Amino acid sequence: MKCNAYEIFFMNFANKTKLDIIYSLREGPLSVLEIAQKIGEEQSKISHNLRKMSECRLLNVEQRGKQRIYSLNRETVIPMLELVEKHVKTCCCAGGCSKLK
Amino acid sequence: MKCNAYEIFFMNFANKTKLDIIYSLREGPLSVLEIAQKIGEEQSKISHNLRKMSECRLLNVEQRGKQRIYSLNRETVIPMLELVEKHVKTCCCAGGCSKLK
DNA sequence: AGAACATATGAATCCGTGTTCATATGAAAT
DNA sequence: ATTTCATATGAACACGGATTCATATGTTCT
Repeated sequence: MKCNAYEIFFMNFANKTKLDIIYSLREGPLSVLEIAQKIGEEQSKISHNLRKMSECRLLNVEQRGKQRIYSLNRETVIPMLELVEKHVKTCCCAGGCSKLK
Repeated sequence: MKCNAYEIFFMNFANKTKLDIIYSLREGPLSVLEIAQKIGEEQSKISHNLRKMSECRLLNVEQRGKQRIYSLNRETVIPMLELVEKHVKTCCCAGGCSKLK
């Protein structure tokens, strides 16, 4: 397919694993394993997702010994989360848009 | 599946048709056919997308005669677009995140 | 009521993303 | 150099959203 930058951008928020990753990093940087443990998912799954998210600059990476430390691009991600949280709270019956199907 | 409100929210931005719809409505409300013509897609395709987007309150609907007039929930959508545009401009090499794959 | 227009809906299919599992790469320590 | 730890990568598969096509619903007008 030929995704433009905007589609790719939003795709990096539009799934549970990626959102879990974002929230796990909200309080500060973590290594891959730390993220995986924190949200209870496999390392490989996390790695694949981290890749796309940092390709799109939603995340920053930094090597520290054997580990890679990932952190949020807070300038973009935090305002984004605030927007969604506000929207969901005010527009979506306090907790859930009607489920698709 | 069991999508939470946040996933659903972002899914409603994360595809070309939906983004096209959003941009077609940026300057003002339109009917279904007007949207379809403006972006060159089938009516049915547009309708399906409009449904999900308004379920999630990204769009407002209003009946006017035979037509249904759709408009942006500007309070949420406009700031969202500004965020992405800024991000893509500053972080993604002026035009494109590295393509997935 | 019937015709014409506008939109929505259902079901089937297509297609792509996300996951999985196995394995490769890389980095530090012994 | 080899072992161990940490992460990335590749390929195959599965699942689910998006599209398509046909048809239903709804609205207005005559």
